[in-house]
Amino acid sequence: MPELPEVEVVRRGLADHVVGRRIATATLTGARVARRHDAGPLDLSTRLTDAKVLAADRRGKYLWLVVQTPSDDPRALVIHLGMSGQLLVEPADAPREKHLHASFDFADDGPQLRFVDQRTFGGLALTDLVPDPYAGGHHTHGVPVPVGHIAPDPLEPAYDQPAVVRLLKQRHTAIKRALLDQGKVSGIGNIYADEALWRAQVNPLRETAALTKPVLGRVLDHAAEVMQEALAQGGTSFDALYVNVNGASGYFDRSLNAYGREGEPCDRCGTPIRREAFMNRSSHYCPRCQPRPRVRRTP
DNA sequence: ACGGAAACCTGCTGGC
DNA sequence: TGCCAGCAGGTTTCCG
Repeated sequence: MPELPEVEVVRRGLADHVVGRRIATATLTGARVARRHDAGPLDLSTRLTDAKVLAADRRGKYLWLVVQTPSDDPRALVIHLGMSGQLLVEPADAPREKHLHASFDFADDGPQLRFVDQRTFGGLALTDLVPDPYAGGHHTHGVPVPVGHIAPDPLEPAYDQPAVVRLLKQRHTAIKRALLDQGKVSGIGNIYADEALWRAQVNPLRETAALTKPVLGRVLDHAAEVMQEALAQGGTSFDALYVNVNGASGYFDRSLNAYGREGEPCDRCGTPIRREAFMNRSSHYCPRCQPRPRVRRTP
């Protein structure tokens, strides 16, 4: 469920259905789901027993529950959905999903929280909370240690767009690579990078330092805007892999202009959208509205 | 600093 | 019909 809008849809589901409840038992299936939890899956489930869920928070594509046991300081249950992770709120007697890796029962006997992940690139970890390195934010509990290297996303108060523009101006790298770098600005993945660049009419291979500050600002504005619009539609879902905690799909896929539209006419000029290999994945762009740079220099 | 590729996985599609 | 290459909303790590 990858990018910011889809993760935010999930976060809201957790805020509605999980925050305020007390975990009775956490069941982890297999070691892989907790591979990022240094002390192992057993430690993770032990520490979550009797923990109360205080909040559901997010930065970029990282999601976490602030949890607290009676004797301890609050900690973060960090959840990354990877490429195919899902969080589902379901009755305990609902059929077991094929790729179910974790389930949480609550003291109130309400529905379970389940972590399902087909490709298991996602996972869970319980970590300490540390002060947010980025000032002016709304993360009142701080941020989890593994989120420390993640930059603010365009939809949070700590996001400083002029600072990101200055950063990009200093780098000699392709604009799309920079957009996907979660340490510069977070939450943008392959879909919304392509969509933002299509909207801004900038080729993915253009060098950041060679773009003017106003153009860089526009690209980031479009990234924020397209993710905001996608969120309003419940996110982008091509299939049943990308669903909210109730299993429902979003429908922003209808509004995509570039991503996944190879060969289809550009909505601006009619030229067929092109797909090109980039960073072990694909870029989709209009060869006419987003012409390739003449030169790509690497000093 | 930067680019490229491979690694971690499962499942689906399309071409032959 | 069957097989196999190629591809998928991510991140990390290694190599040159």
